[in-house]
Parts: sequence; structure tokens; C-alpha cells
Amino acid sequence: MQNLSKNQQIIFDLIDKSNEPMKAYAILFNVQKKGIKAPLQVYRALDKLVEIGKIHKIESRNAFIACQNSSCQVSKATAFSICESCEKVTEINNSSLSKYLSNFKDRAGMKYSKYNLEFFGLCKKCITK
Amino acid sequence: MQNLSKNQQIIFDLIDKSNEPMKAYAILFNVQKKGIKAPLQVYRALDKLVEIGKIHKIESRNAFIACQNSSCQVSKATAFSICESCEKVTEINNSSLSKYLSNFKDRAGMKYSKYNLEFFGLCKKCITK
DNA sequence: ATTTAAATTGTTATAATATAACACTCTGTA
DNA sequence: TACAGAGTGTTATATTATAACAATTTAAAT
Repeated sequence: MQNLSKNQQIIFDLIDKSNEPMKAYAILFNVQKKGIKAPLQVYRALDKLVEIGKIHKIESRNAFIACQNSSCQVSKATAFSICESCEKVTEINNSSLSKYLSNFKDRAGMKYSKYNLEFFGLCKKCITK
Repeated sequence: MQNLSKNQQIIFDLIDKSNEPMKAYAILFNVQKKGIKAPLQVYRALDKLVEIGKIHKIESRNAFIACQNSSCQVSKATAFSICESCEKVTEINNSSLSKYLSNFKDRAGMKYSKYNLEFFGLCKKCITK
């Protein structure tokens, strides 16, 4: 795989270091000291990083996390668990689930090339609170 | 179940008549002649309608569709197919899928109360184009 | 080395999506 | 009939995302 460009690398490093999903304008604020000044610079890098599978967008949160699955090249089969109390997000890496969903066919005869699944609930820590 | 309020009914009727997902500001434009003038009036009705399961939000599109599943009271287990060419969205009502996902447990020990799944691809019509 | 096309960057402005805050009104019920 | 909860109306503003255009860098093929 080709290397990331300067902006892409800066933004990927930031997201990768974070242990929680980051929103675009939080990213912007953090990288302003590195010379990235405008939203569009952030969104362009995010678009590319999503496209090549280095990060994923958590659609229900409008936020981005680094891919936890080291072998992931393309974001075409993603699943996440989201704690509705502490907002912790974890990428689910479960071969039974991914097999089931990748092979799923509905009666409409649609050809699926991609899916995104988000589970919501309470994480272990938050259940006991 | 209790009846919808005036604004909720107006907005639900509009979405229900539409055969495609509607965006909040498209809804606003359509209901202005009925006296609903401000975005917040729309968003409040949408929030309530989502909460009681009459409509669903398509997260990847920031758009709303009426629930196709007449028995659905609460939006806690939703799945959709989305055509990336014509943007047609269909609610998937498949008991095998919903059973599989409702029973899914990951190793993080999280207790899930809800999920949302979006499949992307090409619908029958668009495949042949 | 030089050309060339594609990707990336920088910049300003603006579009699209969504919520805060506050006051008032309606509705069901105890 | 008063009271609590849900709903409404309104203005302002916050948040998320893209349009348009010009310049620069990069990678690959001559």
C-alpha cells in the first residue's frame, strides 16, 4: 500500500493515538498547530483515510476511529459496539458475524458490496454503575 | 398507543407518503404551507417519531423513512438496504437476520439493547444499467 | 531529466444539519 | 380545577460538511 500524504498522516496519527472516536472539528482544533487550518483539509484527509480503510466513520456519532483490524484494507464490512452511557466505541472483529452478514441476501435481490452495523447498549463498566 | 400530536402527524404523513427517505430540511420546506416554520419544530417531531418507532433515521444519509414493519413499536432492531446508485432505501424485515443480531454477543461482554445495520450495493434496476 | 496526469494542498466562502434557550399552550388526570 | 408533562413557537446559534478555484507536489512513463 502506498504511503499517506502529509495531511493524511498527521490526521491518521492523531486519530490512532486517541482511544475514542474523534469528531472532525475536534481533529481540526488539534492539528491547527501542525499547519492544517481549514475544515476542508481535514475532511479531505478523512475521506481518503476512510476510502483506504485506515479509519472508519461511526455514522450515528459523526465521528472517526482508527481501524482496529490490522489487516483491514477497505472499509466494506464494519461493525461496532457503542456504549450509550460513556460513548466508548469498539470495533467488532468476529468472523461468524462477518461471514453471516457478507453472505446475507434479502428477497429484493440486491447485490451488497458493503455493510455497516452499529450495536448500542451499555459496556461492562457502565452496567455496574 | 397514544395519538400523534399535530406536528408529529403532519410530518409523519409526509414521510409516509414519500417513497424515499426525506431529509429534515426537505421536510421543513414541504410543511411550511401547513404552518411549521422552523427547523426545531421538524427536529422535535422527528425525534419523537423515531423514539416511538414510526420512522427510522438512515444514519449514513441523514434522512428519515417511515417504518415499513407495521408491528414495529420501537426502533431497536433496524436493518436497511441502500442502493448507492439510485439511493433507494428498503427496510429489511428478515427474522433470521433479526434473530441472529438480537442474540449476538461479542467477547467484550457488552449488553446490547439496540442495533442498526445498513447494507450498501446496487438494487436490481441499477445492476442492469 | 522532462513531461504529464493524478493526487494533494491551500484558501475563502457557504451550504446543510442540528441544538440551545426561553416563553407560552395544550392535554390528560388526580 | 389545578397541576404536571408533553407539545408548540420563536430567535439565535452551534455543528457538520461541501463548492469552487488556483497552486503545488508526486509518481510514473517517456
